[in-house]
Amino acid sequence: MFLKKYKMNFIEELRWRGMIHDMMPGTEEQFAKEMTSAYIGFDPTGDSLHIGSLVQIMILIHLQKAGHKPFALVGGATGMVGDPSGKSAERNLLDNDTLNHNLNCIQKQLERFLDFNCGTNSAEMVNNYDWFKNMNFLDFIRDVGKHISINYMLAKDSVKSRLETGMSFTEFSYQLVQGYDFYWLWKNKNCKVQLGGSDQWGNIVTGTELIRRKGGGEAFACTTPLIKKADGSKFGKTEGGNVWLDKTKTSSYKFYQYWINASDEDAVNYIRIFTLKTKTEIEALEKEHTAAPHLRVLQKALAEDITIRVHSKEDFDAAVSASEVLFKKGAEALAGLKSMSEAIFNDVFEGVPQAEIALIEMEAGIAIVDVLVAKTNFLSSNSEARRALKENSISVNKDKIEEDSILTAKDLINGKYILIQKGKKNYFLVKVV
RNA sequence: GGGGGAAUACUCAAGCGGUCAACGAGGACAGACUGUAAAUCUGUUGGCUACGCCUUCGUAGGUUCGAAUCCUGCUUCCCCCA
Repeated sequence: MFLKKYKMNFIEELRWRGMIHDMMPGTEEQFAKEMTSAYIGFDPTGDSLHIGSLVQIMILIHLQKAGHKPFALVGGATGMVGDPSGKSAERNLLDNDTLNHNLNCIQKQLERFLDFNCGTNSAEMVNNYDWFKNMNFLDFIRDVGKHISINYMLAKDSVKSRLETGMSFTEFSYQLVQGYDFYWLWKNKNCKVQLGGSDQWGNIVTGTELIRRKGGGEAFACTTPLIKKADGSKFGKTEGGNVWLDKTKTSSYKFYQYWINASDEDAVNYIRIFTLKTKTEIEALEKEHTAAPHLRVLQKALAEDITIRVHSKEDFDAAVSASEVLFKKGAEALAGLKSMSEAIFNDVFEGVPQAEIALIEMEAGIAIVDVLVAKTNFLSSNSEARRALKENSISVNKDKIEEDSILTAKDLINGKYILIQKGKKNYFLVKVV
């Protein structure tokens, strides 16, 4: 019956996209049987989600599109404890102000991706602090702890791997706290499935176990694989750290650039995971890409789709025009820069680091090394600047420059700017005031 | 409580009295080639007022003409015995 109403099978959908790592027996049948509520928890360790969490967001979107009901849980309580999964050392506890700030920020980001007002399968946002704030310790160890044995808890990888180096009771009990979340949602919200990253498997299973023993019910789990890049490096990291969803932390330009720079091999996987394009659409794109790889159709489609969905159409357009100007060669790029109106220019360079230099100083002339270091802090030491200049990696206004060059007012674009770059991708804008 | 060992740059890891700003590997950055890809090749990877100078080898002292290398105290970590 349910299948007839919604033509898309949730698990099938995730499967061809390569988004399933592990699944409990019966999970697929559960989704096929009826409209099912499922949840994913988000950790408030920072004040923004990053593109790693985007995978989980996509899962919830697919879930809702398939006609099921998504719960996005923010961990106001679990955030106070600290998940030991994948961590080799004890974590520092967040203070309450930071935690609340993070919770608010993350909640706002999540709201953007799901439909909270579409009838029976509207998304819901929950905070586990709500059911933990009045729970007292004795109740917890009597009503929850009694159902799960220490032996069972010790067998979890997240615990086992820490037995040598040590782990506080706080982190040890994390799986019970998260397990109780699942139990609570199962009991009060009829939530039968928990989804999440593969590192969450142990925690999730503690939940289903608790539901079985304490509630005599059945619950299910499905996890996504950890995303890896073809070259083995970490997904979602750049020189400057994490790629965040918040555009004040990662500018739209940089966000767009992250995706456009994906290798062919990675792009094939990413487009399945991070966009909602259909199988047919994706296969067509891949065909096109194979026929003319230098056009990078896949990367472009990927970057466009994600940037628009996470930021906005305007942000995407700005990022594209900035990229077009910045990645054109020599004279052409310079002409492009010169012909730009000030408004567009500012827009293009919004996400590019900048510094100001007084016009009088510029007119007097400044040695390139000083421009790179003392005046702008673009590079961190004179040695580094000299080295870079020797390596022929510094360009001023798209032209390679000599180590002993002196910049003057003549080098200003439209009398106002100088564009410096190190290598192909690192830009810096000097403004004259 | 007793005994033994270890701490070196972003990470791993040489060095055990001068030739050490410190071998090598990985990573990172850059150059060439390309497609703002991958692979490959090459260079760089403490600072400075720069063919010279200064500060670095857990920390504080000491021995010596001279120490990352030897000695002593301290800190941290590991192993063995109780």
